[in-house]
Amino acid sequence: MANDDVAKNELRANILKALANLTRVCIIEHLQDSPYNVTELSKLLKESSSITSRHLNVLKQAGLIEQEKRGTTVIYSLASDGIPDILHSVDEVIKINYEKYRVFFRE
Amino acid sequence: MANDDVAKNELRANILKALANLTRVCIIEHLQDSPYNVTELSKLLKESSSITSRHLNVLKQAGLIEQEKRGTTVIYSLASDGIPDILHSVDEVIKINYEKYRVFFRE
DNA sequence: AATATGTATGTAAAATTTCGAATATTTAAA
DNA sequence: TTTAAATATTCGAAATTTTACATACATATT
Repeated sequence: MANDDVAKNELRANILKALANLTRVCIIEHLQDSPYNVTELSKLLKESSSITSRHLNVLKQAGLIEQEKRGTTVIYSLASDGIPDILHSVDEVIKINYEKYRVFFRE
Repeated sequence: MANDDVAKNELRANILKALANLTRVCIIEHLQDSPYNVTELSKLLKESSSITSRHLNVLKQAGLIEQEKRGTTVIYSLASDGIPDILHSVDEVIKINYEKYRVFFRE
């Protein structure tokens, strides 16, 4: 594998790492509906604002979300329309896996 | 967020965790070309077969790869065609990020 | 100016992941 | 049966991530 490909896969792995957490997947899902500030998100997630803020920072460092400051509040939103597509492609794989083993779960 | 959605996001996060590692992304990329056994993959990856085997196990537990045993060798392959799509959707997000920050991105 | 609100961060502990080396297991070949 | 090859696993250590709590910081309100 060429060095360029390894570098590319490093970028990929970094994005995937940022997404590979239940709370952060939930954040992405909420931000698909609408932008939210930290307090709103922390209530939706049932997490402290401190924890929420840290998870938002991970997503921001990965370039997956953006922030707009308004006074003391910071409103977060998805950085691009392509981000939900990642979750959708994951859903497709989950569906296929489920169908593959579905026979074992039937009575 | 409904309990069902949290459960769904847990499944998603588990798939993403399995992929969120440089070596494992490289494994997926190689398996797009062809099935490989552990020794072949470990040479391609320049990793020990022990490490390679462990990463393969993580991918297998997540249902992303399958194995076929032939004598002492075990041949691994992608469990579904949908898996490369996950990487492609990640690539799209990377491209958009790079364009946003005006950094050259080679296809 | 004092206070309250929203957000971020320092720090340490807990939890999880990754690794390296050694060892075990299975099967094929000698 | 003995040896070799391929793969998997055990174990402890190192590295990374996540959390909890306290605190800091900026800004708005009284």
